[in-house]
Amino acid sequence: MPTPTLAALEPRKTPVQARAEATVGAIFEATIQVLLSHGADHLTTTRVADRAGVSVGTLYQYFPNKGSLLFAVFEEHMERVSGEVETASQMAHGKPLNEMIRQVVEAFVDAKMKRSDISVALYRVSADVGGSAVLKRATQRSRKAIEAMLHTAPEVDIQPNPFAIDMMLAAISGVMRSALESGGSQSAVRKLKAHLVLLCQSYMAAALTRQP
Amino acid sequence: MPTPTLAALEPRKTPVQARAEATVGAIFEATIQVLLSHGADHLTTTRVADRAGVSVGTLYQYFPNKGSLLFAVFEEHMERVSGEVETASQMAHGKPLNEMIRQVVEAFVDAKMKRSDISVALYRVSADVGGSAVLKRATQRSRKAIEAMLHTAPEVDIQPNPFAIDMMLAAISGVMRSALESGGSQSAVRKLKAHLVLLCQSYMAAALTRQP
DNA sequence: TCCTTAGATGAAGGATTCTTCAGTTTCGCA
DNA sequence: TGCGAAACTGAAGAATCCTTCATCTAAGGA
Repeated sequence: MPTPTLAALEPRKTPVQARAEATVGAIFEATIQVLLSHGADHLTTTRVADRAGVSVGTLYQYFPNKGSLLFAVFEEHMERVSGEVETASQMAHGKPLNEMIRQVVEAFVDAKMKRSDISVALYRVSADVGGSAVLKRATQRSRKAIEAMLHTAPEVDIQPNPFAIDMMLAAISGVMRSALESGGSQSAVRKLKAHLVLLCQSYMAAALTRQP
Repeated sequence: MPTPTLAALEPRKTPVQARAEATVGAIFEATIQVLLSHGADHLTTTRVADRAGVSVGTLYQYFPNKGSLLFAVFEEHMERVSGEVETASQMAHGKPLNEMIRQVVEAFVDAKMKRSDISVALYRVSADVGGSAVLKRATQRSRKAIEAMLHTAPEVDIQPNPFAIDMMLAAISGVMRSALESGGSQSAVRKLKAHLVLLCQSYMAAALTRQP
């Protein structure tokens, strides 16, 4: 079960003409649509091409294989989520610790929920592709943003701890995944969000305080 | 992407003779071995049969399809983990809250780590099979055991909350998954275990206390 | 010992899917 | 307008894999 090499996942050709750009965009969107309508394991390159209104050959002109296509979609999704967490972290600079945590956690939950359907579809994908590398990058980006944020906390006795931040992120992701995969309702998500905030606040208070 | 019906996942024939029992056992073990050596998406019924030292036909005599085979393996794994959590919960009856949590969390982590290789292999499987049903059952079993345990806590002002317990379980699973999939070392797991205990203790203290 | 049933075999059918490439069409610039 | 490069096409090759079934062997009671 070798992890796909990086080279095998990189795009094959970069679009230079406008119509090529449109084609790649259509393929991208079609991938998500097929993912949603047929599921990860009935996703076919032919089906994606059909949906995108191009031929399979065209698809293979930009993506060397099926994996690279899924990789690209997954990467974009993760990038978006960690981007929104980053933004929220920056906007919470200087606020009280509990407020910081609340904003970051809510940003994370909202980012995932914005396209919860895609999130669910991509859980299946991330395993088949070299998803762990993307995941690691996204986590790192979030962690750094949160760490920087924590340094601006008004509380005097707290000491940012990268390990604890990673733990928190893993916990949030895990809870969200569990909730999304079991198809929680809208109100369920609201309640979940509140408790997730509570969980992170209490853990952070315990983990970041100097000399416990 | 219809969820496989229950009928399609049930064993086809129950062994009555001793040699048949041995055959099923060998197939079971071979499935795990192939899972570990080839990964979930290069697992082939033929390969499993070869490894088990039987022919494919024999395999199909007991499992109606590939899915039912994986389902059985996944189910057994989850059953074992939730079983160990249950046992730990029962043994912690009457102890102080923080001690309860510690024992349960450590039992969970240890259960997963005992065969961490299998755990990792099965993450891939659970999606392809009707894994969510199994997962739900396992979670429910753990939740009930923990709930019963919490009722025996000496602290007067705590009030068991099923929702909070589910949250905690999801958080633990999520953190473990993240750690296992990124292949944490032995010492990393120790540190992780300690922080997971801290996380659960602080969350539970916050979530279970009456009128916060 | 004989016979019925359980258990085992594995080649072959049938289906699906990834990927290529020789040929055609479109674009954009000189 | 003409031409070279970019983009697109889609039938077909090649590989993989699931599942069946006609046939054979082993077991164990009468």
